[in-house]
Amino acid sequence: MARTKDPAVRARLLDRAAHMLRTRQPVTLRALVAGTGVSTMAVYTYFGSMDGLWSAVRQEGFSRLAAKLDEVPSSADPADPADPADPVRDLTALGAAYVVNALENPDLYRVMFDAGFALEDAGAADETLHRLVRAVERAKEAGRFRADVDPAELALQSWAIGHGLASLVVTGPLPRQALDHAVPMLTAQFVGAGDAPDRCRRSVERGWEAVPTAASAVGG
Amino acid sequence: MARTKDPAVRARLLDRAAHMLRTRQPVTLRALVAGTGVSTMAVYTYFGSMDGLWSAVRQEGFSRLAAKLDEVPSSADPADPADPADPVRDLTALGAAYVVNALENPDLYRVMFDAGFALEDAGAADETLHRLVRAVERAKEAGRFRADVDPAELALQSWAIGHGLASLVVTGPLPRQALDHAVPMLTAQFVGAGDAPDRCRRSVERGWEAVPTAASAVGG
DNA sequence: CCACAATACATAGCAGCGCTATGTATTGTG
DNA sequence: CACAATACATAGCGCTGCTATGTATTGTGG
Repeated sequence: MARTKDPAVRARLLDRAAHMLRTRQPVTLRALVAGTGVSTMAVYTYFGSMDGLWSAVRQEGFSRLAAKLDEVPSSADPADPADPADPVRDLTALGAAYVVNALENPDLYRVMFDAGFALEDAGAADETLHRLVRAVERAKEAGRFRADVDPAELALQSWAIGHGLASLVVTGPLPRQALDHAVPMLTAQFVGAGDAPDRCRRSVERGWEAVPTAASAVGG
Repeated sequence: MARTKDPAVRARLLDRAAHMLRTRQPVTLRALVAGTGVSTMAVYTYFGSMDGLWSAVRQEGFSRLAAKLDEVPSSADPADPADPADPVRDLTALGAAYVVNALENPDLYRVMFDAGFALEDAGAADETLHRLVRAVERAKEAGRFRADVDPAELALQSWAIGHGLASLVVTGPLPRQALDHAVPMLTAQFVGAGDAPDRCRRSVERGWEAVPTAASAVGG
């Protein structure tokens, strides 16, 4: 028995915030609403505060990452019989997609891991991690890793490698080319988990190349 | 033929900024100078702007990290003959010290890797990395790694592992215990560089324990 | 030794920030 | 259809980083 919120306004504010982040404009309350026709109060109606807005932006970052990871083709159900399932390649491809996403949305990526702002949905990061866990489980089922390998642990370690490199590149200390270190690093990690060295290297290299611009955009 | 700057004022402002960061008080211009007896202008005399102050704080963070790494005992000149040189252990100890430093100064660590603020001395991060490079070189000379291993590359990869874990812990997504993943991760990395698996595991475990509170503080 | 000039530093005020108290317009519901 | 609950606009508060202006200090050439 009252006026209802318009989801389009919320989405427009969120999109504009992401756009301002991408175009490196300072995301201030007044600048944010200036282009939308609504007043500053709208931000408080939909997000409660600027911190609430940032929480929503973080959430948006994880959503886009999840969408990016979903684009990665899995070889679990190979369309081409000549292209057999290779879960280690899939696992690497997920890592490559993760890194590419960070490179394509550096400002959003920084906000995602900016401490001090709680996430709207605390399980968003866990959900991202779980995609890696499932890939590790498939690799175990395929006999690529030792039986005593804990999928959650190996997934977390792969995440740490991807995030470490992505973070150092996105925040400045390392050049883009440094992302290529993911290939030998993931290979060492997977060999340590029991995969055969030569076969592992081939899988990782193919997984890295499977993500568009993972191998090439690094040169730009 | 003019009044000279007092280095003590600069140091006091810098210390106070680090202290406010540690005690989680918002570091604003007015709050910063409030406790020092000087006016807001002093910040502009010594740092030019608040961004200049942040640059100096970043520098301070790298200085403290460098001091922390210098405290790590090297087995290059073993005091105890019963404790022979073990450069792989030394390399791990540097990684442990890096991670412990991040854990002990989380706010300073975040500022260090906060993009948008240039460093006063851009070579500060390189200098930190170079300590790792030298440790890798010693390990190569001791025959622990393959001859084709590039010390700079392996050092960078070790850094990425340490930073990845430290960053995910410091910014929230992972609990402190996750830092222990550094042990299997570094082991896999060093084995991939040619070290013998069993020997490597022992060296890494001893290196990890060599840094006070690296193995224990994780439990807190 | 001293007058000068260059510099450090204090004071006060500006524009912009996030936020909120207040008033108005809108809209679902009994 | 009248009411009440809610979205939203407007204006202003206290804060921010910053700077224009004035004053006090100090190293230096004569």
